[in-house]
Amino acid sequence: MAGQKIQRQTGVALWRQIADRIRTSINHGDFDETGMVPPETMLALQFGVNRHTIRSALGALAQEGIVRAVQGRGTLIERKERLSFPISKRTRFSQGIGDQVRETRSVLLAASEEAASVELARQLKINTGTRLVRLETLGQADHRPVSRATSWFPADRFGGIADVYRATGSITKAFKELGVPDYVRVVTEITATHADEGDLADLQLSPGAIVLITQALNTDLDNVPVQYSISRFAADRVRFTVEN
Amino acid sequence: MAGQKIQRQTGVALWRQIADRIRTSINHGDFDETGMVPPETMLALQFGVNRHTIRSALGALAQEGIVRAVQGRGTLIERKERLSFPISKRTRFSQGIGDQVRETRSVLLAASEEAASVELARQLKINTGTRLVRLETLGQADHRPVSRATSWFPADRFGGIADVYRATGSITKAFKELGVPDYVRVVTEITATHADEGDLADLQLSPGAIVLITQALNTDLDNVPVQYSISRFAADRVRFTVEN
DNA sequence: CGGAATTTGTGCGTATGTATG
DNA sequence: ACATACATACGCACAAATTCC
Repeated sequence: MAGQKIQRQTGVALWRQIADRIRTSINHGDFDETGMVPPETMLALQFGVNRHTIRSALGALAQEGIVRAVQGRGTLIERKERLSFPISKRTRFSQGIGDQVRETRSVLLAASEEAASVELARQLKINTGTRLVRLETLGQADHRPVSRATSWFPADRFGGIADVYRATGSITKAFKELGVPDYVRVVTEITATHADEGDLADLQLSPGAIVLITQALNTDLDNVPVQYSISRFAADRVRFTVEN
Repeated sequence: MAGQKIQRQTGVALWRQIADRIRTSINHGDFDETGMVPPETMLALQFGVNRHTIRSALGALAQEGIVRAVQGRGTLIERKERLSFPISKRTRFSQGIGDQVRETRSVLLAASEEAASVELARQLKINTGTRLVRLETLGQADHRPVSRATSWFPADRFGGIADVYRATGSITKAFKELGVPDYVRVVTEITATHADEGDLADLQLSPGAIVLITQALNTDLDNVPVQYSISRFAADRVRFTVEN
């Protein structure tokens, strides 16, 4: 984190730029030897700002639960982690990261039914206006939110999927109960953007945080689309891995 | 773009948050029918801010060359793009996006030689301390910077790759000249973070902007690692596509 | 062509947020 | 905690350019 310059008058406050950089450094393991952030005076010198500004930045990180300031000792690092998500034909939420955490859970936030928009119809290869079941879910690892997803399923085949999902907490198991023993990921699109209001709430992020977005299509073994989903991951908690 | 809420007092100025959202909407094609951004008064109403604030946001986008305001008429959209990068066994910079832009170019920023670190040795399956050639490159599409990459090659096989790359402007062609007719992408890791100082300069971004990072290993057809690279993409200009 | 409506451009005063010392 | 300087955001008013009837 040597000599990084901070930009003034760009619409992003100095304390936030600095908070973001310190968060990145922590995730990168730059302070692993001591388990602490450098003293405020040293950070102020490094970034070329007043100590007040550093305190604002550390205050924001403390609010996120990433660091904890202790008078007389310093600012301790509370948490750093980045889950690795494999993206492949067999992409599932819990399976790929099962060995990295103690517990994975998926919670149903909302369920509704709607008519397929032009875009959804194109993705799921159905007619516009076809009835779809829409599920809003939250993925957690060790009780910390990792991703929020919106998924659409053709209502004629999967009308009752909300109830089954609520009971099992798993898309894979819900599909099995509804006569789809297996399914495969056909294509995944990955983009990144700033967290929106819903991300801040559901994923417990702070404004300016980054979300990685995947848009994915799953089909059954007969190549018939069964699920289209848009997932939003807290970018500083995950990494995607593509095996070719 | 209906009813998106803007966050106050978060260290990110309202005009910057709004500029980012409008840029996203433009890239998403929300204003394609008219080719124009909605009037300032309407945007002010939608975002719940003063018209001056909207003007600051549009001013920033005008500075980026994305929109152009014309008195009496409105604010015209000058450019919108999000290049789609396929990630597969045959991932190359120019090939996948060739049909989306008029011109792709790759520029050599710097070249040097260094000893393999523990991490690089692990990735390239060589001994720590083995000599490596390191290339810093900048990928451009239609004269706009899209990605910056650092690549490492075993120096014993590819000692002269810097000169060949400078001449051809292509890794693929450089490999061919150096006796590697073909190579494949083994694994790609994808993360996202805030732009650092180098990103701001090379990719012409503003602070708070997002970069998508890929870490990738390429091998020759005998499964011998030939290149390890870390690339940083301007997140609002690209999209990754994984085909399974 | 006239004139109203629409839309961007500009100025000023004020309140609050950010950053320094 | 206090004083200072500048950036951000608001509200109001009016000017200038374009469009449309």
